[in-house]
Amino acid sequence: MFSKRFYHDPDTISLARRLLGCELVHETAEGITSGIIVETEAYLTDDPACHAYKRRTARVEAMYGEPGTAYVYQIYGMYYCFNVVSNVSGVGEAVLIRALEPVSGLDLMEFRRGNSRFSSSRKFKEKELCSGPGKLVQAMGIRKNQTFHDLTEGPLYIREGADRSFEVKTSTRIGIAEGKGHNLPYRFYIRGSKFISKP
DNA sequence: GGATAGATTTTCT
DNA sequence: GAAAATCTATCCG
Repeated sequence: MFSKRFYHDPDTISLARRLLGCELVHETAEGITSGIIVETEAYLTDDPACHAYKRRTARVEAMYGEPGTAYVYQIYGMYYCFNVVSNVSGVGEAVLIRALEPVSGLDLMEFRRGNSRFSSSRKFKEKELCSGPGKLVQAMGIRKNQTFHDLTEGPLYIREGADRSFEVKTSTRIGIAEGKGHNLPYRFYIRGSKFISKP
């Protein structure tokens, strides 16, 4: 798995791009799940959409921690988003992991997703397991109390992916309101991947 | 197949 | 009291 060196980068956008193609792994009592990161978004400290924009509150304290720390927060009352804290300690920046290409533990992912309070019993197709920030947190079994987890240690960590031969595409971020930096080119994804959340 | 409404709760003003 | 880095079911064509 990656050590501190990988995350220690004063440029959050650079980390957001380098995370593409890497494998996010979670080892739990239920089993191991993992997936290739195919979509990320950068949140910078001078960016109105960033939770740590001009205000250091209790919720975002993890974003000010060491790079390589996990930041998990609840959104819209019922879903969670997983972020990798970036930059250096004391600067509130992070990379949101928006989509994965499932690699291991597909059955467990489907079980976790199917057990969602709002899901019916229908089977999920492979691309529906992790194609969105809320979905991948559910499929990977990541919980809010894993905020502050150090990603250079198990059971939740990131390692080098097998395939490095892909092209990175850039776009504006998803779900950002007008006037809150919605037009900033801070979303990155693997070209041609069918596992991203949106084209 | 695309558009839309509704769910639900923590956090901060 | 409103907003929030979303997802799913349901409606309509």
